[in-house]
Amino acid sequence: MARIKTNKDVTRREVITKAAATLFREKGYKAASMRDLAVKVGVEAASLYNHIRSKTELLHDVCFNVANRYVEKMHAVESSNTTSIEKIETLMRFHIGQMIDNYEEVYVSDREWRHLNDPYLSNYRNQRRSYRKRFAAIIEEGIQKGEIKKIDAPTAVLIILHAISGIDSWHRSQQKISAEELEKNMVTIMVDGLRQ
Amino acid sequence: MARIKTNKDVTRREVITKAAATLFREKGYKAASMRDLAVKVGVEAASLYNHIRSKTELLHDVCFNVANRYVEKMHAVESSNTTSIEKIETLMRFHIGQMIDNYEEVYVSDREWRHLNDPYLSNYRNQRRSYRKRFAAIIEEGIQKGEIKKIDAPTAVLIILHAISGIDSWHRSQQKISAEELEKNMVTIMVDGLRQ
DNA sequence: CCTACCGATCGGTAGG
DNA sequence: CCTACCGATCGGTAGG
Repeated sequence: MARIKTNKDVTRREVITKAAATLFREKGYKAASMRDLAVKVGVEAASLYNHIRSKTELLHDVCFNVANRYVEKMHAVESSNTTSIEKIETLMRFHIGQMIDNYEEVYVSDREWRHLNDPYLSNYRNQRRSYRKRFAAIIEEGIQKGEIKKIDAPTAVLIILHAISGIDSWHRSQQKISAEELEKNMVTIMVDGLRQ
Repeated sequence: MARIKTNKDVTRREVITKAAATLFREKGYKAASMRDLAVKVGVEAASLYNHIRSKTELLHDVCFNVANRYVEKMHAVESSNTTSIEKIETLMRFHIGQMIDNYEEVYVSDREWRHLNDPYLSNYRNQRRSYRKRFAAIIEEGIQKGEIKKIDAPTAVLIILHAISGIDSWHRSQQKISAEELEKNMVTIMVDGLRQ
């Protein structure tokens, strides 16, 4: 009798994927074992394979879930009728929000993607490169219009993206300031650094 | 007959440590095997253990070599008779220079240190925390003196440090702009973002 | 979802 | 510096 996927299968798989994201963040992809994951989910290691195909598939799911959200947001921002500075600010706030609300997955997609296998590895790299180019194009446009000071746009993108991904340190630390304050501070420093 | 350490032993060990830094950067600490390292050095895996005690010792050496250089520089900067902005700019240029001249080791110390074992793990964490606090104190002083705009100093440190460690993307990419240009651009964006 | 188990690979040691 | 090899652990499969 053919197996039919029910809603419960989907949910179970999502639970496993979410647990995997946390585990990969805690230990790193390579150091995280399927036995670790099984303990976290509350089953034997072999049982995981009724819901997933492989360890690498879990990493794949986490990475592309995040990447797809970013691409979607980029599309929305590009279509919006706003200034370049406003576009950059919107993207920055989105990145910061994702980092705070969706910490485990975003962290893993940012730091562990290199353990993907081809063709997903090249695919991910391409998506990443494309995203950064589109981000740089927005900055470039701002420079043309005189909104943003004359700087190397790809460098600015690098700075912005990496500065935000650094929130993980804040996330793990004492969290002396609130998420809103953190966001405000980051946007202030970075946007003022760009502004003409 | 007791074995006496010759200069050649030291050199051999340095060769292995350097190769390890490159390998750890390429594959990540956990994914890098001692057999990979042996191939890189040109010996059998077992032979490595005539020069080193363990894999973790290699990671330890890389991480603390880098950390010690930073602590030294911080001390020099603190003792210098300069403005806060100048101190920050000096530290930024130092970080960028280290990232460019000493890429493999700096990258590994920044991304793979969590695979250290205690007591070295706690030790490294403490050094890191202390370094950031001293960096934040410089910014704080600049705020008091009115050189720097009123922002959360620890957040600014996070941004600066992570933005610079993002140079690895530039390092691996096409390198369209030169190292000097990159440095100039980074300093411009970040320092202007801080300046009152 | 579990028991039982496989082949591969790992860090490291013994002994020369 | 090498050959030979060890115990542990890994991702994953067979079969129920």
